[in-house]
Amino acid sequence: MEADTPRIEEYLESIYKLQQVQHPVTTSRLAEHLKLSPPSVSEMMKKLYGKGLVNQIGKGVCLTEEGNSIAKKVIRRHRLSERLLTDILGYGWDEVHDEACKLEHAISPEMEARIEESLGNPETCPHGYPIPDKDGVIKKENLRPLSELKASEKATIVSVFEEDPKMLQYLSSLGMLPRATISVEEVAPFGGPLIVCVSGSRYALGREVASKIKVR
Amino acid sequence: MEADTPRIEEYLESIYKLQQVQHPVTTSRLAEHLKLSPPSVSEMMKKLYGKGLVNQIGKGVCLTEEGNSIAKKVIRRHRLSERLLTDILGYGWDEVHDEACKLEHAISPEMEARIEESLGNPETCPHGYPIPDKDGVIKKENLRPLSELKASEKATIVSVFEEDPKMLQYLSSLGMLPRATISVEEVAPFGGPLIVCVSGSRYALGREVASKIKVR
DNA sequence: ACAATTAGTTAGGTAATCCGAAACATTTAT
DNA sequence: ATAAATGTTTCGGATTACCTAACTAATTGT
Ligand SMILES: [Mn+2]
Ligand SMILES: [Mn+2]
Ligand SMILES: [Mn+2]
Ligand SMILES: [Mn+2]
Repeated sequence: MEADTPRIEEYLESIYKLQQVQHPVTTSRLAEHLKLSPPSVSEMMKKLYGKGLVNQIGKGVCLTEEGNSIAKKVIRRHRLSERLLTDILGYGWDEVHDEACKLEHAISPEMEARIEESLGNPETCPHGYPIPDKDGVIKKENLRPLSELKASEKATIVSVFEEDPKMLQYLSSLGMLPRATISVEEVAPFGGPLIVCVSGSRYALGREVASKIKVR
Repeated sequence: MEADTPRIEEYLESIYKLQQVQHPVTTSRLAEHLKLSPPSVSEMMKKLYGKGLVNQIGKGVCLTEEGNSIAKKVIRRHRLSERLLTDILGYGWDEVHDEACKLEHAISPEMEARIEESLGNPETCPHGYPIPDKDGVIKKENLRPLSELKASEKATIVSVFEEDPKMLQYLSSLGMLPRATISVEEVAPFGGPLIVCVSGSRYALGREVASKIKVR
């Protein structure tokens, strides 16, 4: 209906992302994620509500059908941009998030289609997340966080939920990339770290980090 | 010094482009090119003057040293974007201008360098214009407009100064692309059309169009 | 229960861009 | 010399998207 601005796209994208973790998304988490003041977010939430893009659930907010649909379009462009950056321009997976976050607002539907085709219809972004198809359909798979594996379990890394370049660099330096095979050697009790084995080497991983790594 | 917004970049880019044709650039031509109202342009010119990016020459305006330098950076990103679109994503030269005009504001210095490298350090955009190097240096060549050739002269097309997709489509359908060899068969008097020969076929070309085609 | 902390909203502002209407200025054509 | 056309700027107004300070509501520790 309405013309969505890049900023609205950016808010919807963030809400979508935060929803994966914590359902009704709060003002403060959004403000934190977008690096804006709470009042700015509060104000924008009212606008999004007025446009029918979010519903107010208690104190928080969640995407409506339409908000979700727009968010998925933005995410499609984001993930295709990331792939363009890694596959064609030679970026590392730790360097693409911020660039893609700007690019995604400068990509026309035509360009979106061409990127997809030129890349050979990739299924996921460099972090293992599925790229929504042009109708917004996402292949969802039931994945477990690495942090829930028991000792001696083996699995394949599917995705890494992380935007921080330093963390991504660290993980790839350990070989913990999508498709890598990982096995859990030990699980320390009381929320302690996991001892995991990746391509022959053993590492200790905090639960926090491990929970962001999804495996199959 | 100051943070230049995408809009300022866009104005400087337009001024640069219009300067090639008509030296002190007037409010109305700028408004026309940018598709904005004259008051908007008038206001922005005051701001650019305040920032030391343009000088006021009589009724019009022209870029200062600094304004020129910024414009060239924008144009570098624009032309690199165009090449990315044609060489990697398979766009036609008639489809890239508007896309590049958005992309150019979403490209970091890092990405700029990577595009250049991935494309094999291209010298020109798809329309034959030189891509400024990272220090803003442009290889300038002394070119003649096709409209000034005399009958029976032969030349090579270097660049086509045109943004209109329809016109570009038309020209490429005649094979009038950069690097094509063209010969002038006849020049009608009193500003009439030229009869030219490109790859074996003869066409009549208006002076207006011919003046936008630069040859060597 | 009550003060301290945390979270969210209201109020009031600012900066960047754009617009239309109207006032000026400058040309150009009677 | 005048009137008409053309181009430019001034003015007032709108929109979007931020912010800080202050206030309110909800939670939490003692
Ligand atoms: Mn983004
Ligand atoms: Mn990703
Ligand atoms: Mn542009
Ligand atoms: Mn070009």
